[in-house]
Amino acid sequence: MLDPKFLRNDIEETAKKLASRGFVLDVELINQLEERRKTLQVETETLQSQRNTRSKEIGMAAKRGEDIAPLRAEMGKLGEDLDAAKEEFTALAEQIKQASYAVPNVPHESVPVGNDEDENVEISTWGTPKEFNFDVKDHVDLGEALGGLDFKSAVKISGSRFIVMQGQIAKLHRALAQYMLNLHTNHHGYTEMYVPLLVNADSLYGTTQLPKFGDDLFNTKPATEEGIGMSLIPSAEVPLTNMSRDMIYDESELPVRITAHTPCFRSEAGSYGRDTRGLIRQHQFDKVELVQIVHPEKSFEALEEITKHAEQVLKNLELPYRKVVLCTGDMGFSATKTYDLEVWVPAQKTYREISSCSNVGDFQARRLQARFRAAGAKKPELVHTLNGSGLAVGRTLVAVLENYQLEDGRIEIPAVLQHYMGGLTHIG
RNA sequence: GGUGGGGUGGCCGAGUGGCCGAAGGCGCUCCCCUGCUAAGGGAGUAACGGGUUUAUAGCCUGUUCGAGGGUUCGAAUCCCUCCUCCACCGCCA
Repeated sequence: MLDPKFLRNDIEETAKKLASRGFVLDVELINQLEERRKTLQVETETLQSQRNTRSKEIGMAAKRGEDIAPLRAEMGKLGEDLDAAKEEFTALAEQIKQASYAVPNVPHESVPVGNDEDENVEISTWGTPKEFNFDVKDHVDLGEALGGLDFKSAVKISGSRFIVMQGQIAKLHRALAQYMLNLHTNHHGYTEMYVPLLVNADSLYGTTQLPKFGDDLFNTKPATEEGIGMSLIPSAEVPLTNMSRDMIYDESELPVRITAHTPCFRSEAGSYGRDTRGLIRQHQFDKVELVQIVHPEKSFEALEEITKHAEQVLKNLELPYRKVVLCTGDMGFSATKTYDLEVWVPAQKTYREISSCSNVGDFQARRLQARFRAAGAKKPELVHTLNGSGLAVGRTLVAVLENYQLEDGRIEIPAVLQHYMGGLTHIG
């Protein structure tokens, strides 16, 4: 969530920034609620203060052995007034809280203004899409022909948007995840984590999946009711970032760099008909996630870095890709700035998202109460959090199958993966 | 699943209805003393929110002793529910 002060002291400016990402802030309403909140809170706290004072007096009178009964009687009215004020205040505070939960993060000034994905700006491209002198097949045809992708079984077992992989392709999928994890832990300074795949509602609030995006989650029970039910993670971002919940780091502990390879589960509500063919959009997919917890002054530096770490995977796999910066209108709810990496998908003759790297600023940290104490400082400050996919494993498999296909339907194995495949150079 | 015992400030640990936001210790900060990286003495040291303010300074004030609810003029202290940790037993991948 945003700093409440933005909504109190600088609401016009904040509204302007939010408008750039297509969010209409109801300035009128918020000002009105805030006005009421202020008077009501002062009123309530004054009554509270009176009650505290009077109660202490009663306590002292009792100690002196005086008769308390009349003093007590006086408290009746005060108590009623206080209860009434409290009740109204609590309701109002809840209303303001809910309203503020709905407000997305403010885009960084370097983010291009635009309405939707068509206005994202390409930063760079790497590699050249290979010229095939035969008709390319897509990964579905390739995978099925090789007996490695089994959509039929997946439908039987679970439904659409699931996959069964088999044999060398299952192994290649595993090799990709292993390779990524090794790269990030051995060369990029991340610590490997094994984390829960089911998380509680507090965690989902912490990373802002709740309360707005509950529909995207698979829940074991309603996750919005506190304390009951858990949800399957939509990304390892949730468990990894929630590691820092209620933490006060020593400045010297920053940055925290952690990574995990996990399955991710998404309901894909609202994407009916999109990418129905193949592995691009699944209810369950694997991802290697990168998370950094950093000093607030270093988060944009860290965004460049985390993106480079993700890019390195594509470079080492020799997969052509491009890097775009998302425009204000296409950014996720919690991001201040996001780079997407898009890998070349030959059968679609286009670049498709394979990684998304975001600087979330203090937006999650505020809900998480994730802080650090600067050396010598008395007050802790909010950290900044970042997350990036490094990479989505299922989509990487798609890219490898399609980019490395041969005319006879076999798949060449990228050089860096061959020893993960027992020295195998081809599948098929 | 059963029985028993816990969850208090950065950490350890007192506190069973009224100056307790919380003794004491450790750690940390500052000062003093001390002729040799030891020891001693003194002072300070929670977070979050609101109001006021140029102010993240001060002042006023509220909340917080695992979470939520209740009893009471008043709750860290009593009652209820939940979460969680530890020990032993049972079961088990």
